[in-house]
Amino acid sequence: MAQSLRREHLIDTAIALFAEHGYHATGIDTILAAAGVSKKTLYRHFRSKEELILAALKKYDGLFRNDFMRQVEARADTPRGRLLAIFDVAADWFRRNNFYGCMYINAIGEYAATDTPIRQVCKEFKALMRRHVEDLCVELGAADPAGLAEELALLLEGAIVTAQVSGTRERAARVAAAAAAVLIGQATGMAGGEPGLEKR
Amino acid sequence: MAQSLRREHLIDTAIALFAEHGYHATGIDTILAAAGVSKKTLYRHFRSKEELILAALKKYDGLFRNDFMRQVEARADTPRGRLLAIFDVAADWFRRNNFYGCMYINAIGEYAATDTPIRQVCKEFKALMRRHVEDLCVELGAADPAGLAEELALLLEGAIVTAQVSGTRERAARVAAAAAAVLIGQATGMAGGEPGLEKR
DNA sequence: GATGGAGGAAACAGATCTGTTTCCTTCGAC
DNA sequence: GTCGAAGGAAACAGATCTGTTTCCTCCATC
Repeated sequence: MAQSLRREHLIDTAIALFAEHGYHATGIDTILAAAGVSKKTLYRHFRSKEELILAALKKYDGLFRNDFMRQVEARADTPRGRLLAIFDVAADWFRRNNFYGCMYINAIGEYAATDTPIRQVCKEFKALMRRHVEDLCVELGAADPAGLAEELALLLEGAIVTAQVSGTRERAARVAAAAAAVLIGQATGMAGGEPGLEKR
Repeated sequence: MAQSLRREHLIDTAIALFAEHGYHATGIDTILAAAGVSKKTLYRHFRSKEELILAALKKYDGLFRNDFMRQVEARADTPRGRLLAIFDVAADWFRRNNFYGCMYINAIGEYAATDTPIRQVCKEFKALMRRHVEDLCVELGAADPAGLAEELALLLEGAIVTAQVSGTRERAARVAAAAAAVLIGQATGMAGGEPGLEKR
């Protein structure tokens, strides 16, 4: 085994509990009880709770991005289809009964002011997700692939937050998809971008 | 005085600290020390920390929405100009050095699973913001004012989160504004919505 | 079969958290 | 001037948090 089985199980348990209850609100004892593991094991593998949080965020990063993009690719073949499929995959995600928003957005909320590596991991996750989108926008042949990718990423973030806060999960994904369709159409169909004539 | 001065000062201090450090991470003693107020006063006015959190969220709701929409109205006269001005006002907000994301998004992250009135206040805030946007979309004469409002609200949420996580604050607001311009143009200029021809 | 690492159980230390209580001061209303 | 509400300071209670340590058990390897 590459890593200790107990270590991995601990991280998996931590991911679920941090996602559901938050980081400060989830005590170490809670995680240990849920994982069926003793404190000794935790502190053999991690120097502190923060290291466990980091390990959880890093592992989830790999799991989530891999799974998400794999589903996107499975749902459509064309770049345009895949860009739109992002929001279908998101809708499936929102539907899950263990959906508690984005772990990274939630983490930033709790560690906004503190200067920890946690912030960095969150930034990296978002940058990597945006890069996946940008790759598709390049394939699409968009006039400004980076710009379009940022716009679509914004829609995705907005949908995640809205699904989490307002509870209108299906709707949030559908609205984002509709907006995405318009933005994609504008970025490909007409080169110049005919709107923007009025004074502001 | 309608409310005790100490009470208001306590709430104001709590707003600032909760926004910067989060809710679980901000202890009552910290708030009291910052406000220069004793524990006795806190527990005379509030039954618990949760009540203080609720009071902070409710007061901030009034302050923020009022200020935000007032600035939007001051920046433009037309519905379209005001809808776009939303993102200029957001950009100003992001620029402030005490910008730590949206208090309500952060609150939901910490109280996602728990069933507290806090969730309700966050939902209400977002609903009221969306309604302001919808009013402007109605004035605009959009084909589907509610739908456009939801799209623009999604962009705003996405911009807030992206500004907070990625630190690209100016850029997040500008990208959102650009996307908003396209969506508004599509919702007004052409009635049918000429894109959407391809298979998905 | 002996050895040593991994791990469980649980006590422990020290910090911190929310919330209560006690005692004292201040200050305004009557 | 007296009374009483408001509030500060600080001790206190009890819970909970992170992290350490002790003691015991299991188990794989030599």
